[in-house]
Amino acid sequence: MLQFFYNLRNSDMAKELKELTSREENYSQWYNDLVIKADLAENSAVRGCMVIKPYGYAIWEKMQRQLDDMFKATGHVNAYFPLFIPKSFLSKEADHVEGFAKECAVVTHYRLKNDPNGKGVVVDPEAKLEEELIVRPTSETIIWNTYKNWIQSYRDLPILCNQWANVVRWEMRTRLFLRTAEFLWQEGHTAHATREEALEETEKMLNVYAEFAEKYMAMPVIKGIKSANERFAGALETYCIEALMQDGKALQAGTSHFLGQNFAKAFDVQFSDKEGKRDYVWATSWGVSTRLMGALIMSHSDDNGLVLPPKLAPYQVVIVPIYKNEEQLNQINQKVNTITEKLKNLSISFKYDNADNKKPGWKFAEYELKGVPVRLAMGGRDLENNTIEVARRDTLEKETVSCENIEFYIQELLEKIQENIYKKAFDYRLKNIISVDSYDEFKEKIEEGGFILAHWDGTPETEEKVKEETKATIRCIPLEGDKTPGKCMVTGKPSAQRVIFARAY
RNA sequence: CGGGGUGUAGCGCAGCCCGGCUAGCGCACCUGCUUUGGGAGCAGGGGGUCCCAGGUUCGAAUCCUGGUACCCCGACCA
Repeated sequence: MLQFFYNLRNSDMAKELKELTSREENYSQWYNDLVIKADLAENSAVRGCMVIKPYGYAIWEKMQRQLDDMFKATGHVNAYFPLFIPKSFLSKEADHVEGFAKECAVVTHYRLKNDPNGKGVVVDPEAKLEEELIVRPTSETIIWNTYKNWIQSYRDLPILCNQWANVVRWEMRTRLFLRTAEFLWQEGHTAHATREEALEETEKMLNVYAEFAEKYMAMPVIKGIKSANERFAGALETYCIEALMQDGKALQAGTSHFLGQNFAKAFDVQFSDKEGKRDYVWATSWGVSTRLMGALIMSHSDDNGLVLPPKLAPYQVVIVPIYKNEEQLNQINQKVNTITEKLKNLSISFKYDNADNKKPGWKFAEYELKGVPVRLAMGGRDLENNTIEVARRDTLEKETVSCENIEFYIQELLEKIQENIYKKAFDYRLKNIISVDSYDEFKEKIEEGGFILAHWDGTPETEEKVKEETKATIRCIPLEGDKTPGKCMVTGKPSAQRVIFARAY
């Protein structure tokens, strides 16, 4: 456990620490260290911001590409809006400003000058902006200010735009990928002529997210609706997908908001319908962020490091040669080349690591830490027998197989791994969803983590009480599953259906 | 913003309480030889504004004052 915490391979201190620290007690440290050691990201010199390293970014790029394809397939196009938002825009939608005001970075000046006292540079007090600019925490306001100019008639609708961008939220406390001051995301912003169409869009995009999470990230999610307390600032309804991490805490993995006419009214965006009648347009917004990286890491990783689903791994296969001399390495190189050619033909991505400054054992450990789904090792024995050693990351099983048709064997294995890690995550979640009927039982079970299905009377007061007493919140009101009514576990008042409670990130 | 901790080589740390020799250890790096089927061994070598500023002192990584950065716990968080 925690073995990749320490550089000190034979250090007594490392051993002691290992014994003292259990993963359950120190999951956040474990997570943090995993992110850094697996070469995904590191803390930057800027407060609360992170540097995403090439290996981590490669995963994000794969996510981006896949999501982008799915957006295009549902009729969306990409656009880009400014990083800066005039302060006045933000105050136009009352709930929205209240939700974000506490965490905004503000630009007040546009120039520096040399310090008169000779100590570097200072902000030039004469370069104060007339109106401060906010670094976007989300782009609803600037986008709706723009949409106003794009929309006159029902013929201009719908507008189905997505933006890939960075946003800044000055959170009190940050954590790599899960909550950084600056993060990367996509935000879709759509405008529609009718309420029904906007609602349909909201649900459609939620389904896109759920499909992405389950098919590509191999992460099971629960689709649901947020309670009023957890709803997006400015939305009428927030749909979400909720995932369960291995430490029993919930993570909101994506949201899709039905904004009603709130932003259209705030920014006066009206259109003429077929009859020439004027009405405000209906809006949605939806987004997922680099937080998904955190979700991916926490869903599948084990104590040997990261476990990546083949569909998102920067390379699906790593090949390690084991050789005694240069001549043997040359032979292995040749043999491996014939295999990599076949992998290329099947679009299987790979890395051949024949660097001579690391021993095979080191490489094995390294690529396990990085979560590469399949490892191939070829040595002298294999050359003689026309075989290769195949090791899978998810189960850590090794076997020696013939080089004949190895490419199809690997192709099939990658699919198996993708399925297996989904199943593992699914089984874990299944084991950690329970129903409770009394508040006492709830208080007991919440300590063990996991999703708890319980009846709730639908009031913010009850939710607030539960939060204060147990730190658990309503993650969502599930869209699917058991819909039988009952009685609120706290107040005994009628409840339409069970909702999901959990402690969350 | 409250409580605690840490800043010493690329990384991880010791030294600080009780001031003093040339600031040390492990990993990494460079050179050479031997190794290579689960994080190699030996020998030699390079690399430091000891977070910053000021103070005390013959002398400061070490003591004092102020600042700053990061981490952890809490509060906050669509």
